[in-house]
Amino acid sequence: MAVMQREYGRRTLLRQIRHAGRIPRIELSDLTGISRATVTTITAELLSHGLIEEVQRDEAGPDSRRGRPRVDLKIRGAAHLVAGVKVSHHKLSLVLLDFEGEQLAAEECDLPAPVNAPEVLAEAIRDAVSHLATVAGRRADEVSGVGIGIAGIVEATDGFVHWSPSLSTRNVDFGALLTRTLGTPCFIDNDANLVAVAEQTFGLGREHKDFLVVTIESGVGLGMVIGGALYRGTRGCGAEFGHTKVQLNGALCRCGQRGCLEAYVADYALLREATLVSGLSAEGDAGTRVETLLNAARTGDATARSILDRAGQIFAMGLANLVNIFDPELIILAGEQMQLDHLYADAVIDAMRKSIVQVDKAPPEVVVHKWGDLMWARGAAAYALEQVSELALDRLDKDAA
Amino acid sequence: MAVMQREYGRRTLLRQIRHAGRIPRIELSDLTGISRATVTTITAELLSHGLIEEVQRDEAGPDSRRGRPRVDLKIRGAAHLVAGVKVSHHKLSLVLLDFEGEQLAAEECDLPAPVNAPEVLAEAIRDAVSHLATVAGRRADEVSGVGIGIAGIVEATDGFVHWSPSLSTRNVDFGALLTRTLGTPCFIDNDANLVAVAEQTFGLGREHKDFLVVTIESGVGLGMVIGGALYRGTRGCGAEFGHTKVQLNGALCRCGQRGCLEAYVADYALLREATLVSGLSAEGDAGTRVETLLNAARTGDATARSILDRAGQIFAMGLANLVNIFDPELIILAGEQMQLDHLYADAVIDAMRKSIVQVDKAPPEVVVHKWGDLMWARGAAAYALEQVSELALDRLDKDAA
DNA sequence: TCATTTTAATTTGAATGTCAAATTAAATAA
DNA sequence: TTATTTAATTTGACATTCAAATTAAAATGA
Repeated sequence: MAVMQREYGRRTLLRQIRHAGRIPRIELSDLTGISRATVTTITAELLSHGLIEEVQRDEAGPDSRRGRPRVDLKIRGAAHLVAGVKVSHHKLSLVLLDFEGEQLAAEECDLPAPVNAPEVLAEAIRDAVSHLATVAGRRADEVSGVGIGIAGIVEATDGFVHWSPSLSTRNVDFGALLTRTLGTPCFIDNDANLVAVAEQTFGLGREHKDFLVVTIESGVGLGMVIGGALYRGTRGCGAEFGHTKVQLNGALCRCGQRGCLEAYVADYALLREATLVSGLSAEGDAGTRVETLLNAARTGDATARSILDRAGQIFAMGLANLVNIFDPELIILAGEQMQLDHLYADAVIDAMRKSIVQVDKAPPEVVVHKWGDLMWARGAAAYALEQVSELALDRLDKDAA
Repeated sequence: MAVMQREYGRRTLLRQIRHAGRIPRIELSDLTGISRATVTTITAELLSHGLIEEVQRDEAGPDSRRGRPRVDLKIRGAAHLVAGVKVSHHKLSLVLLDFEGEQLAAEECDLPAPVNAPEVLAEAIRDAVSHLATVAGRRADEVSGVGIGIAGIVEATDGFVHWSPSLSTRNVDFGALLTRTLGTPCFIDNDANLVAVAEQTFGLGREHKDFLVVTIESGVGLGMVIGGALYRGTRGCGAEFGHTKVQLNGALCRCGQRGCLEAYVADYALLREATLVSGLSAEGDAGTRVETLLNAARTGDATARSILDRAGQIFAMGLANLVNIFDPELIILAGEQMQLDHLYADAVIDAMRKSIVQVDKAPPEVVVHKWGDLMWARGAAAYALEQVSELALDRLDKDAA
């Protein structure tokens, strides 16, 4: 138990240093309540193990004071290398980060098929990570951990994939398979969860303990950070925001049920209506067809406008329900597709504001954060970073004992 | 920091003892990972301060083994007295518990009006608590803390009431007012939250870390326990489940918005439809009119059945949304009114099961827990118990330092 | 230029705490 | 009665934290 205390101190300080970026010991002491003496002891230990490093303060200017200058500590980038992989329909998106979170390389590569056997996908990921390392002038075996984000129902704690649209088989112990195939620890989670981790680590959620991330791709996802920790639910299928019901006996959804939010706001839902009502061609790929619909709306086509407007209203209603249930500080709308601008419209956010329970306090902040597949990959990498840190600290704990 | 460790141990052990009811030291050591030596030290301290006591094991029978017998520890009921108060429309419901959670007395008393000035309500609560103590053969000043559950928007951490249907004034520092008026620490929270605390302390949630409690009175409430702790949201108005939207531009709700769940399942919503469509009298009190409606449905009145069926379907949809977002282990439906049986019907639960995302694992358990206002009061008392324990431990921490 | 002042970081030594191992306590079994 | 078994306590070693003292490294001022 005495040793537990030290373990706690190590974790607290390393997390604080990571969060701050650069921070002197004295501030660490103030922020964590750990005494200066102990901060000195623990940081010395972290330094000697190469997890952190000292950097000279570049306080060239007004904030230079007298007295012994503070010496900043930061995560030592060279300590570890991690990769993040986002599995999409047709491709893999990858990033390589150093231990500090600095991006060393980024790549995309095609998959043989949208749905693959677990072994095939694992090998594709292995090769892609290997290539990624080479591009950055590193060897694949230098990578300390790989985070993988995949759509579907994932038990993150043990890396078990109950189901994924990217895999041909259900109930795969995919985390273990990946770890075996790549020869380095692999950590897998639902992709929406990883966007939440990315926002918490690198993005807009850094200063918040409770926030929600709503992701919009072809489906609608949700990641929840509650009390500073990602909440994953108990069956690994929490946060199925896209399949919350917004209409009794409503529109048919991909999932087979009726009235799902997704069945009103996803691209296929828009196209279904457009094809039915207006003369929009049923041919061509989804992306260009949605583009056509959006252009029609912009140029004043009433039918197109009506279709998009309803999608926006339904989306606002879904968001309002999240606020009514969670009362979060912040909601981040994350997605890349410009074609989803109608969901980010001010009118939508306003509609949401009008549908939440009114109190004297300000409603939660809603921000739009546009990013592409590479940012999803960064989320996966952030998760790997977290896990690799934990492994490194475990090793340190053992060394000390 | 060294002392922090002991503080942690004290809290962990006291909580464990409370949770277990009766438990020998050796099991405490196994369960908490704290060594036997330390368990001995800390429990000796708790014993000497009168917070716990030893009881002889009544293992009259097969489980008697050789060796020195285990000695059970339990919370010492006589250590403290707490009261719990639930504020309803026309009355107060109160319970008096000892520190062990044993009920010593219970009462109900009328309020001067459904809506009262804060001072008036505070004095009514003071008098009621005082009377309650007298009934139990105790003095009011023996009560170490009082928990109060009230409908509305409450900032539990500082006892601030933004708004409550039971108070004539908005933005009242009601917790402080109560503490001043009663002369003993008072703790106030939203009533639905306190039902969740009651379930966690005394009820069906005792073995679960993540569960939801849906309360049905005239409105619909929600309490969330996430990671073993009550989640309250950031503006003190989390969990407004009754005002989640289930229909775009739907029925008008008491809150002024449209499409709220409450506007379909609350008693006033049922009556609105019944009065409109069938010949149900608009006269009389809500309770008896709902009773009439229910009887009509039971005797085969198609209109009445249709009204209740839709309420059930909408309610199922709301529940399914909770499951889709939270993926909890357990959902407890708590309410007393028999008139709400149609919401508890198997058909409703089945409809919910069909509307959640299907995975290989079993859907969350849904249980119905019927209880009356006194159980709400027990929730308030459980909250007081938690807070009084904390105060007692704080004192112990200081004594030791 | 060099002593003084100021602030940061480290070292020191006392106090606190945890825990494994040894011991004591209290029962049953032989 | 004695041996055995199991629970609880005591003991002594070791780990850890922290306040206070000390050292380090800068700016300021004479």
